[in-house]
Amino acid sequence: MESIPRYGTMSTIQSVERAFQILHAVAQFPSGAQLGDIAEITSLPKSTVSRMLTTLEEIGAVERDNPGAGHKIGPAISDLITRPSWLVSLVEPWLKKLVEQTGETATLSVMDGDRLLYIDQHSDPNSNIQLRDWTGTHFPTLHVTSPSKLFLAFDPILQKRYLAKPLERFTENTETDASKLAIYLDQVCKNGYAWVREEFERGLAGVSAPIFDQNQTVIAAVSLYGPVFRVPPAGEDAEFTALVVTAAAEITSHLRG
Amino acid sequence: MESIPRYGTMSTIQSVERAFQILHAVAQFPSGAQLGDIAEITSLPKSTVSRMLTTLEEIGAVERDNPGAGHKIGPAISDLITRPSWLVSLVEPWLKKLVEQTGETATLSVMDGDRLLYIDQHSDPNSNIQLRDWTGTHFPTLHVTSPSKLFLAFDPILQKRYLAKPLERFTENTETDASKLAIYLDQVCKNGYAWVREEFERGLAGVSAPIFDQNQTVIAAVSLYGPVFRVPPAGEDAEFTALVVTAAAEITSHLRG
DNA sequence: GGAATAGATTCCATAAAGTGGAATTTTGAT
DNA sequence: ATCAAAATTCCACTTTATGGAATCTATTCC
Repeated sequence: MESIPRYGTMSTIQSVERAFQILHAVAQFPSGAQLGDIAEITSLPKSTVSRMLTTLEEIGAVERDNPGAGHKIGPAISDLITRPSWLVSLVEPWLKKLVEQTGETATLSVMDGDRLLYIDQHSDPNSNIQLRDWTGTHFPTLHVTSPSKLFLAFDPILQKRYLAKPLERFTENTETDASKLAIYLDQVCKNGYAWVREEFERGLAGVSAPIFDQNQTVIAAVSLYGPVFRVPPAGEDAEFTALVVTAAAEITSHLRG
Repeated sequence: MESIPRYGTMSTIQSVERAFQILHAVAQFPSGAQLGDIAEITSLPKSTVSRMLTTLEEIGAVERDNPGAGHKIGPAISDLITRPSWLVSLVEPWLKKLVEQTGETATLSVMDGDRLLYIDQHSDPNSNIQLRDWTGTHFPTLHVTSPSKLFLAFDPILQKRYLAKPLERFTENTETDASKLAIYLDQVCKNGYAWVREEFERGLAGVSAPIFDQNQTVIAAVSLYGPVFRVPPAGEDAEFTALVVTAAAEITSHLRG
């Protein structure tokens, strides 16, 4: 059989490839890279490397502590990972304030299809025991985290669909009885917040409150989490809860204009 | 006064700037960016954006789940932040193994002048309660972390200089009596490991063991840390300690060839 | 099945962008 | 001050990257 003529393939952009070679070389030197070292590692002429570093510095992809100091990876790189979106930008000041007020971890999450998605997270940079960054992470299991309980509570169709399946146990605290959970979710609707205490993972506790759009639909959840030994126990959590409920209410109010 | 003629300034590299504009646009779409959206945000022609995305995908700076799916930020970006160096690369398999064996956080640290510097850190991605990433962080306070106790124990000159100054208290567990600490450091030398238990921060515990070079100098410390409720208490920590001591001994052996 | 539409990829002439060796400037050590 | 090493800038010109148009791919509708 005669071979079929093939549509060509695209060339790549050499200077962008070189930029990343240089970034990779810079990353080898935690204390700061010298131009000469970078040129040696990349086998590029010094003048080329110098001009590229100037460009990368203007963009924020590399930085220097002072003029003459070594080159380090800059803030523009980590900024690419935080993945801002319009809702994330809008809610950020409230998340930061919650972190300032409590020293704990504040998150923003939405439903993506039938899965919970964390789209932003802030924590106290001075705290050595922190929570993993869930930003970009999907959770299909909705009965064991506080934001997902909110979505279950306020969306009867989702709740009915979800509770028709057996509830998986994660810890000794996990609620696996659907009718008991349904009763709890009724209270979530009345109270306007949801708690989780070591139902998903031992040592993890937190509270979430809903952000509503103009149609009274829950579009996102603000949450405040910490290691359980730092979070107020049940019965003493009114103040901690109120901070989150207030933040979410303010955001809702803001969205309504 | 007549103005001084000025040595010129370098132009920047347009295609690299455009590459970062495109990366920034991709980052706005957590679920994946379409070529048309990117072209609109950046005001660049679609053909230019298409070719740039091809390049960025080859580099690993963007990725797709499948052909035809949206573009997301890729692994090459976060790799730039981990800042590998030769010692970090060499020790990485051992750190990863420690994490597999225990589910806790393994770190590599060195002395940088009179300050402890964390140069690598690995933790269990499935664990939701983790420690903050200290990579690149300097600690000038040496009596309250396990790796820095090692450096104090094995460097008599450093120890004498450090213990001449008052020892700051961080928690109720902090040792502030220099002669008591000196006795503990003697044991560190004999045992070949050092522990810390809530001396720096409530809830934080861990153990460190030394990596020696061919001159019997401690060049780095391997550490294993966790939240105190997950770390074996004193008297039951022999196995946990042995994992770290063994790893450090193997690395030392490897360095001696 | 064909037609229409939208999204994405590739082509290619050429303008412009990026290059690298040499010249110049800056920095650090003595 | 001098010197050497590191870094930056210049500039002629080659090479690379460009963008509009052509082509390909995937989806939807009849």
